[in-house]
Amino acid sequence: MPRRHMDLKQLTALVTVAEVGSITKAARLLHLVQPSVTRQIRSLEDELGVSLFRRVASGMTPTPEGALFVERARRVLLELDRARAEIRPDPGGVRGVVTLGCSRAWSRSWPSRWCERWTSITPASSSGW
Amino acid sequence: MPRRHMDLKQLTALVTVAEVGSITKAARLLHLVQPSVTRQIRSLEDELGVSLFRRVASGMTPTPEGALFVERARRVLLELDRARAEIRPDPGGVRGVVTLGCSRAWSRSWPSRWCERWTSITPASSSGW
DNA sequence: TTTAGTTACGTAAGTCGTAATCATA
DNA sequence: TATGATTACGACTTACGTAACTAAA
Repeated sequence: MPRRHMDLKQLTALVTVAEVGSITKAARLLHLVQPSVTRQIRSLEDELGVSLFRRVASGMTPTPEGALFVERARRVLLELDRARAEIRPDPGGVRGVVTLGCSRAWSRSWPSRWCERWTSITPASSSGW
Repeated sequence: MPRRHMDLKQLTALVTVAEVGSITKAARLLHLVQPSVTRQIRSLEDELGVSLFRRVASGMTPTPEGALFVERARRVLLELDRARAEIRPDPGGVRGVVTLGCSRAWSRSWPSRWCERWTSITPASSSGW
């Protein structure tokens, strides 16, 4: 029996579907096609053994477990994104200029790790898994 | 060039290699073979554009960027594990029994995908990716 | 009929393991 | 030579997209 293993693409799909409430819209955002997103969500549910969404005619509504897991997944993806940014080479380079917004502590040292919130405009690279 | 995308298996390999300081030993722990682990580390480095380890005769020593990223990766994997545990179904139940439950619409056609909730079996496998 | 999600299936891409190669003590 | 990492390559597995299907309004 092929043990499917959780994947970052699946987590991204999960978060996106939860945000837009629809596999169709999520697929467009992810530059994928409906069946692909369906499979990613389904394989996640299979692995976790939990139904993450309730399928209604209008789209996808998270179950309580789904909503909780979505929050965790969102955090994981965010941390991974930050981790990537932290060690990104060529920080002062020209390509892929990143704009960072920080609500606190930016006057002392810059950039600071202790921001309360970041906004990063990441070129296409960080968007898709 | 094919854009390789970060994978949880790669992160697991990264953390393991960093902990044991050797691809050979890490491969054994991961139930993989040397070249496979080598590729996972290399593709991570390629994607990040950073050298994560310094290759010395005795094994693998993390670079500063590598050490930092390993910490982040470790945290991510831990959080993901916790998230899985949080929503794990059937916490005290009998495992290994398949139960399909559908609260609705099962009288028309079976099986139906429009159930409000399913319960399906999941043999335990939270450990490995 | 329209909208949305799912399944079937062929093809493309990725991953693994074996074996050979390179580098260092 | 001995140890450990890397590359080459064939086989297997997985993931995508197209097309067809099912369910609900």
